[in-house]
Amino acid sequence: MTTASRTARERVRAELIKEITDIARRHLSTEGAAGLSLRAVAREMGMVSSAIYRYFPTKDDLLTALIIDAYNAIGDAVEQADAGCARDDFTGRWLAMARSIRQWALAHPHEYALIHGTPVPGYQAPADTVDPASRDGVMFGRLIADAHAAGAITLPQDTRAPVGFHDDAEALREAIFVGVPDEVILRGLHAWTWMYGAVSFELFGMYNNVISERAATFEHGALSLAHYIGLT
Amino acid sequence: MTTASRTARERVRAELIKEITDIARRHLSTEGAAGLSLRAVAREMGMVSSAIYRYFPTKDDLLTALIIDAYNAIGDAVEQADAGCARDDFTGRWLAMARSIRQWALAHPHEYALIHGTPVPGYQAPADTVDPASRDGVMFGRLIADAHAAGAITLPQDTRAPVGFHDDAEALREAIFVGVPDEVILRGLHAWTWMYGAVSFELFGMYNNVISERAATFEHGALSLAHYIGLT
DNA sequence: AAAAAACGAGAGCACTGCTCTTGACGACAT
DNA sequence: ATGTCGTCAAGAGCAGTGCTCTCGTTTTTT
Repeated sequence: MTTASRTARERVRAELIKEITDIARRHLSTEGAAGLSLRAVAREMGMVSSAIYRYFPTKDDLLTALIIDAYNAIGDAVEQADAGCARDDFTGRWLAMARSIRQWALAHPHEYALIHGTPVPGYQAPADTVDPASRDGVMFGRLIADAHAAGAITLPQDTRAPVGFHDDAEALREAIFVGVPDEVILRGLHAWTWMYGAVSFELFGMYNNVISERAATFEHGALSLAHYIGLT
Repeated sequence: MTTASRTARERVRAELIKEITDIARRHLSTEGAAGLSLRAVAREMGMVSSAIYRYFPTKDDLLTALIIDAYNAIGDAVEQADAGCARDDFTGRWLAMARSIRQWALAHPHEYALIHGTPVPGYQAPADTVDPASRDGVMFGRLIADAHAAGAITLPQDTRAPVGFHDDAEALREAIFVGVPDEVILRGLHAWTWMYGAVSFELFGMYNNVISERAATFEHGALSLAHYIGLT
């Protein structure tokens, strides 16, 4: 199996796969996930509809590819945002991460919806999506761990994480929230939840006729929730 | 126009409409919104597919009916939860509301997804959806207003609502958050956002392999965010 | 009793995801 | 250089969808 000869065919195959996903992503960004049609993609490529099944045996497979790409795009955005901050500016890093996710979502609403919208019934996320899917969360967890290690988090005293959460916290401390107490982890998850909730609310129209100053109120929420977590 | 004579036809029409929406809701709860098919509903009713268009001229109209029903179901749940609390137990009322929404969502996941999931591209929510859609939020706003009027909210000092939000706050104070300062309104909206974010995260699988004690952590979040709002 | 409106049935259009078969082309070892 | 084998595009076809139009029939209105 000479690599060069095999590459001949595999190269055009890889190119076609890329072209398909690119066209599909473009269709996605105009028609939404439901309006994505394999036949339409094939048509635009000058292919007959059946030919496309050589590359994506089912529509779900195409969607999976787009989903993985979207997760990675978010992961990239978050990592880049985090990298642009001073390591010990923990609140700044959190704000930068939150901002980057909101910005990406506003720029790619349909791809965001693909990830954080209604799960397609019957669609089971394949195993190769879970790593890309957790990149942003891992970054956030590391930030909390960094802040806690630096003594930049004062443990909130007005609530206590439920005992049932302790096992979950143990697992999370394993690799992500290293050394972080239960209550702080849980508050971190709540803040994380708020952030995606806010982005989804804004994108899905729940703030229509309620909030017009979207960016500023998002910023306010992120900052006030930083205090909620205990970030000083 | 004798009411009795006109009712003859209109009564069976109303019954058919109810039967259609009931069947549609059942299909929705098993196949999800995407899998809802007018033809399948008609088939189950022993109707020919074209006949159903006499009652719902388009699939979107059927979905709209289901959406309104879902909004009203949430509104009912929240109102009932609130009514079961002592008027001056503000934190308890908030917890009851949050719980009721989570419970309803867990019991009707697909209907919930219809409302808080990906908006269908091209679907424009008709005017008669906005009133049912805002029932839960209005209840929440009234609660905050009640609590503030009773002096049960201590204005948080670590952040200040952005000036751009002031106009929004003014409008919200008009009928819902009567007398509530900007910062408290905004924190209320953030808490509200967290709550729906948490329900969506739980329902859409984002807490898989992260949080197993769902009810307890939700409770913790609701309580800690009550403090975040300033509820004493 | 006559006119108007509402209705169910059926055929049909354009579209979808997906399958199967057929014939051509390219890569491979002999 | 030849024959074999896997890959590929193409086409026809199936079952399903939303939706439209027409045509008798029934019910309501006038």
